[in-house]
Amino acid sequence: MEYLDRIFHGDCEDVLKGLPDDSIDLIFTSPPYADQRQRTYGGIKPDQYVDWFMPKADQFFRVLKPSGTFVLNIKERAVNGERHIYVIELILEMRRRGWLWTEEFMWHKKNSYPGKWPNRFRDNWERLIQFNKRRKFNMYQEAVMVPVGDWASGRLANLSETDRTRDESRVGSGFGKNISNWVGRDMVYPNNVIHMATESSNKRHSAVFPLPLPTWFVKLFSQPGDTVLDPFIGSGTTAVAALSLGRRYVGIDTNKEYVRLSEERLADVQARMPGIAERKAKYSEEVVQGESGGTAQPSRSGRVRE
Amino acid sequence: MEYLDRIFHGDCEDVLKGLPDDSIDLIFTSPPYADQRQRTYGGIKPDQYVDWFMPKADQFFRVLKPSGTFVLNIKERAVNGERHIYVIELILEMRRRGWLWTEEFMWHKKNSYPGKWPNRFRDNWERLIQFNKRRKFNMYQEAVMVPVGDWASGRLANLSETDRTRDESRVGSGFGKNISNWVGRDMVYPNNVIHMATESSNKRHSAVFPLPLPTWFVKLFSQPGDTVLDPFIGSGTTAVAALSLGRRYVGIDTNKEYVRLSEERLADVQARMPGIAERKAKYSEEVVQGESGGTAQPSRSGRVRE
DNA sequence: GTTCCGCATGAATCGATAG
DNA sequence: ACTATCGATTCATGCGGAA
Repeated sequence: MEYLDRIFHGDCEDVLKGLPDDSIDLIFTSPPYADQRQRTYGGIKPDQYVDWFMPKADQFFRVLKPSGTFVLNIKERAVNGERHIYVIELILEMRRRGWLWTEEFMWHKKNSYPGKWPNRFRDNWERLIQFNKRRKFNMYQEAVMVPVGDWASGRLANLSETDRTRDESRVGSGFGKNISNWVGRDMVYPNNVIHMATESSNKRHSAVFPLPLPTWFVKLFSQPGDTVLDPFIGSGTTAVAALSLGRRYVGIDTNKEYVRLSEERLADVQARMPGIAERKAKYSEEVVQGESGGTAQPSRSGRVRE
Repeated sequence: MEYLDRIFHGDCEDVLKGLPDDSIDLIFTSPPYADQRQRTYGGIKPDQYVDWFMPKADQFFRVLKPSGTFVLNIKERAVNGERHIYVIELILEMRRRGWLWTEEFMWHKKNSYPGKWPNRFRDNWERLIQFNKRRKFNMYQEAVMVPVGDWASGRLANLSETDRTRDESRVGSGFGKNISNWVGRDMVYPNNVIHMATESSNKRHSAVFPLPLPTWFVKLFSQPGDTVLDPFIGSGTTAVAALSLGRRYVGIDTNKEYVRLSEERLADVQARMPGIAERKAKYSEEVVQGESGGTAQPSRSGRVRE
């Protein structure tokens, strides 16, 4: 399966045509928002957003397993003093094309962009929209249970970057906390409100979501060995979460620099993963070879094959 | 102005026809959700929700001042494993009829309805959708400022649950804290995510939202002396907030029992309001007389006229 | 090693100005 | 009139250097 554990350079609409039907367990992504990130992505006009998105969504539908889930992180801009309707139009159009609008999680961003205006406050939340192909899909609720009181308390989001980096490599560590702290404590299911700060100090990518965000959804909607796709991979956060949790990953980005950045981060994670070093030595000959397919330009991730 | 400070019994679509154009500063309401509360309201089918709502919304538009605001508390149900689209359709239809979809606040309900399902978590948030007639509207941001973050994060997080519960019931306390404690501290503007427990220790009525919720919006979108309308008044919470903050109120409900309950609560509030008792004694003869108008059945609220 | 404080940094939005 | 660019506004966070 030459598409696994790779970061592809290209438009996801084209790249995904090289993937078989029903091959992905979870799609987690945050596409460029309308009018944003013009430098790297060119910017999509709000009025054209749905037309831009839907051909890609059709490919997502095709490659997603019937039991799989698509989680879309997005938020509508204010245009002429109003919230623009492209996000809700997108939901309606997705349904027309066969998707089920199963749920809408709310991401509460504690540190939103500052500013003051006479007609509105700062925007502190984004949508995490869950789409499915079927009413029955895989959901592993036990994998994201939390100790009583920790959920929504903000404590989970207060870990420093160094803490998180250190714990990143620990498979199954959840939000970066040592699981041993939880032993003996009462565990409860979380709810559909997610409290997390954005990463504001990332120097190389201007719009990263925090690692705990994809981590949570990867654990909730996939099992070890499953495949996670992010068609707008950016700095690679979704793939890092997948790799750290023992899932296969597929990442795509139109920006070559982001592809390199993602691969760098993934190599970093691998180097820190316990057990990988040994396997690497054992199978040192077995290096993944990059192969071109269509406009897609897969590059080697260096991940050791199983 | 015989419609001020009254709770009317009847369908708001009919009752509002007795009100003049451009007479209301703020409409805050939580209409019966689709298929909910069938006993008291008869229940509206999700597919018919928009058709049911729009004639009423047209009346809201007429009676609202051009500088006024309409805040709608609503959340879509899950139907057949999907979120139903009636809220989205409602937003689109409102825009077709001239409303501006200015903003969508998020109400994070800290204690949501319990339950467990295989395909979704508990629903901990609701929408507070802000509509306006014009791009320029009255907004009094200073009235709802909150203490600056890091001071609050240290101190607020350490308050006990009882502290928070007690303070939330205090009228005028905004987000449940006594602002006076923070004099001299730096204050910042809030954002569009509102954290509030659902309610409430009150045994006598089952309000759908807690008093601090309308309180916050009444302070944000009206001034003392302005008029606040809730066309689905329920247990009277919006009117209680308005009265307590020195605003005029208009409440409407199809359920006679709720009209009585609202009036009872309002009389209660009045009795506790400083200064009112004296005025009552002075103008004891001047009792508001109920008058019938159309299907509307205004009843006396007992409020002393100015 | 800790803790504390200063500082740069954002998936923003509006209104004014310029073509 | 309609679009493009620019400055002003504002605050939670994590980093680095200092005590």
